[in-house]
Amino acid sequence: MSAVDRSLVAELSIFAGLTLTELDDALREARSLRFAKNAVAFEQGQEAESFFLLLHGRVRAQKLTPTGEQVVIRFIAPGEMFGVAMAIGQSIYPATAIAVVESVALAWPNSAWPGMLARFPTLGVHTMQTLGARLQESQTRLMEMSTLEVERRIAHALLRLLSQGGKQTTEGVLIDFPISRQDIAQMTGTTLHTVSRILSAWEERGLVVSGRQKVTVRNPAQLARLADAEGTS
Amino acid sequence: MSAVDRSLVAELSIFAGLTLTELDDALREARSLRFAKNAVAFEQGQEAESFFLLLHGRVRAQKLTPTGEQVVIRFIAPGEMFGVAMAIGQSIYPATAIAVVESVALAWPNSAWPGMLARFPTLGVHTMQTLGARLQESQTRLMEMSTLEVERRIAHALLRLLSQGGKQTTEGVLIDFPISRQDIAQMTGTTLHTVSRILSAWEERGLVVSGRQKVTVRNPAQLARLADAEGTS
DNA sequence: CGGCGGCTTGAGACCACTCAACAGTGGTGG
DNA sequence: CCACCACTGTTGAGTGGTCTCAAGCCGCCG
Repeated sequence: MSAVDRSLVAELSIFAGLTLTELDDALREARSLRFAKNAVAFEQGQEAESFFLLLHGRVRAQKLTPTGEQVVIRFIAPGEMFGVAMAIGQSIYPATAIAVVESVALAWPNSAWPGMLARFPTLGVHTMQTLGARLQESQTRLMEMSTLEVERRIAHALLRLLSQGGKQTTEGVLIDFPISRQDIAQMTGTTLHTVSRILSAWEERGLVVSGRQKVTVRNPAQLARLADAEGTS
Repeated sequence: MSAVDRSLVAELSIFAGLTLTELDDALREARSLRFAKNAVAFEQGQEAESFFLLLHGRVRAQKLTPTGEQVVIRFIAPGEMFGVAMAIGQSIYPATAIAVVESVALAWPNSAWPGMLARFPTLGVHTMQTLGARLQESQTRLMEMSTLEVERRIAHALLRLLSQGGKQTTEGVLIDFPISRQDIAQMTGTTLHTVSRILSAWEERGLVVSGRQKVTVRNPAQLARLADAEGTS
């Protein structure tokens, strides 16, 4: 539980520039948590008690609409903070976080936030830039939703996923965590049926290879061309 | 240009808790700018040189898609900061800002940011919360785009505009700055034609009164019910 | 008072959704 | 170890909400 090994986190950008004693200091207040596949880290609407730093694995952040539909906000990669409701002045979590594979995260109680912010000036800057990056991504997705048809939205979503966690294989670039048609649909505002049809069509054209919770992009550059849709072919 | 009167800004939440000398100190580095209606404060892609605080008027933040379409990100109300690219580690402005009515804003050079952040600890917290609020709003809109049909998206957009700048009149609540069908379409990912049809239908049902660049909601509660669509009537 | 920017309305087409049925696939328990 | 079952994915048919294209109107500003 406690006794976090500093070697796990020393090279993460969040803690860049800290001395070893400062690092130990920050880690003393944290717990290390293990989440089984499909385990819930926290739930939307719940009182926010902690903020997290993902060390291993992958976490899906999703929101439930008033009408009961799920929307996927993002996939969190190792090294990223999540559940930072405290930092943005929220007392409840605005989304649900679920481990998509077995995962390990550090968790600090919210009460540790002000102190850490005061002691580690880079934390504030880093958090602001993270928020800014997410705001940008969110606005980019908003633009895509507003102006692009489904096929191009899916292309953009896959490209983002690749840049976040793409693993080179002999066949192409594989998204290195399980992702279903349903997940992709909930990221792009469509249905799993339409995603399935489009992936099938792409597979026929040799653009991707995909299977159960698995997508490999054969040629990312070609997919990018399709996403920006200059070539109609 | 310079010589900013502190009485203009003393009660703004950003500067809450500062002494008068601190306030003068912060304002010394700022210029006061006047923007005519439809004047551009800064343009997407341009080198970010300053960050702004809107004092009077209203500013529209919009983004241009790679295919040349405009998307409206938000309307900025007095008291809000905008163009804070520096804070989130961007060297270029990610959007374009245009005054929708004659407006006045304070502008600080980006070089002033680190110093202000160090001198006024509340500024960092305030900025983080602002970013958090915008991220939330952006994600809410994403959810709406993903799951709601156009009519309800427009209802939600109008309700947000009302909460931001609604002015009570004898007919209902008026959006207190000029807004066209086109603007609403670019906020909700639809066309001005569809917006026009829907507003016409609402007008027939007595829900709104609208005209050239002007929308008054007769009964916000009823519009909210339509937005959440429990009653089908 | 003329013209331009904003708004309205109709007709037709199409993309993506819904509904529906079925087919793999992997994990699990007997 | 194998059979079953639940989960995930595929594919077809029909429908409808929204877009596109098109024409004309209104009201403000110069």
